[in-house]
Amino acid sequence: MNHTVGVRQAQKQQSRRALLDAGLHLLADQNLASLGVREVTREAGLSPAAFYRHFPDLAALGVALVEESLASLHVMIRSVLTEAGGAEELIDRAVDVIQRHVREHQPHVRFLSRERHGGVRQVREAIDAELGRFAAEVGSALALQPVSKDWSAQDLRMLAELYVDHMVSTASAFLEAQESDPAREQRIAATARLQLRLISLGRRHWQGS
Amino acid sequence: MNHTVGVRQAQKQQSRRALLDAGLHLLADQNLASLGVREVTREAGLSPAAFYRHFPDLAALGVALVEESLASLHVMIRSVLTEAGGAEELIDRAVDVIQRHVREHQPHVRFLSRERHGGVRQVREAIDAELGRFAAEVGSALALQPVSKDWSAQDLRMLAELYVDHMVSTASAFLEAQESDPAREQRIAATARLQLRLISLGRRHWQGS
DNA sequence: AAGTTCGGCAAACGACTGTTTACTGAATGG
DNA sequence: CCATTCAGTAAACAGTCGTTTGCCGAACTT
Repeated sequence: MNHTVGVRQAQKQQSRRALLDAGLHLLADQNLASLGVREVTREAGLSPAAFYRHFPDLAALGVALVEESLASLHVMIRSVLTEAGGAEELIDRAVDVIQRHVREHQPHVRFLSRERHGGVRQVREAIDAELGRFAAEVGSALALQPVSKDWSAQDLRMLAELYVDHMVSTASAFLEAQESDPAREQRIAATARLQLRLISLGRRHWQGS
Repeated sequence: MNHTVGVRQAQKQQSRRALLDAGLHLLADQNLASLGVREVTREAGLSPAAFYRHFPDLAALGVALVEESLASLHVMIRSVLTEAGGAEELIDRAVDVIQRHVREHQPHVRFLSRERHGGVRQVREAIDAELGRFAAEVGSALALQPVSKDWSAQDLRMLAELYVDHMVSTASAFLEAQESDPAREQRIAATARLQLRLISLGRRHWQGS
């Protein structure tokens, strides 16, 4: 549906990609709110005016980056949820997947972490809405597990939010460790596994609210 | 010790305060990285050059704001930790204190939440270092509770970090709810209490790692 | 083959930026 | 009372900024 195979379209997509990549690269040590149109186009190798052929705003570029970043996150979450196995193996798999995802999509993850509470309302809201959808998805997956037999919808939702928040915290921690001590990464992974084990223990003894 | 009662000093402190307040006010819907010296001095009612009588950088002003913000946070945490009582009442008290703190120190809390992963390295590191100290403090307090009799130091530390991360997430959620639906605040508080209850349940059945 | 679409460019607009300079005048201290 | 300190000022510096304009030329349509 989105093929648009013309040469024209292909070249336009290429420029758009260059702008997104330039933005993502510059946002490694900068905020979206402090980014400049000229800055982005300079990095992308285009003229300033060219930017407006693709986005009306820098906020629009930010929203586009949110969609990109969350698409890959979505794939990651599904890959954890659909795996079956005992609680222990599931925890190990989940932490591994998070760790690898942060490594392989560092710029996107950093962008999300930085702009989640950043100064651009549109972007903030886009991220939060999508994280809410993630929580709903996690909640549905949890409902299918036998451990959640007698759980109310509200309790399932709060558990899902706890998991999502924990995932976000862990990903942020991995991000900071990434560019400093590589040994710290293992400590973070170990801590995250322990925390998930503790939560899992609480789940098994939960008796409703 | 820090009295410096001269008229001169008092007037200087007043200007410094004006700069800090102006910055805090502007950072309500902006990032520190996108803040300008002229912007701050304009809001504070001073000339641009006056800024440099107080701070070398905007980053320095940011660090000063971090110290302010964390001082009040420190008081809050202690007030939760020193209270005694059953697990249930302790949870209720903790969530109440967080909620009130966010309401009463909204600008400071928003600043912390926004700059924790923001674009200014100095500020990021200042916040993270202090949050680490909070976790250590929480860990020490947890060690004194009878529930933690057989817990290893590592397990206590991971529990403390879980609590601190949860507090940060909850505070951020309160912050967003603040300026939208006031009823949402109660939902967030209820969810936070349930999550703490779940963690508390996991604690009671923990058998070491 | 001729006409149209449209992505990209150079140039120009006024506005705003961080920082330094030399200076003013009130608080300070002998 | 006189000399000194020093927070604050106005002015100027050389830049960068976002955005609009008119134009070009290659890709598309017919």
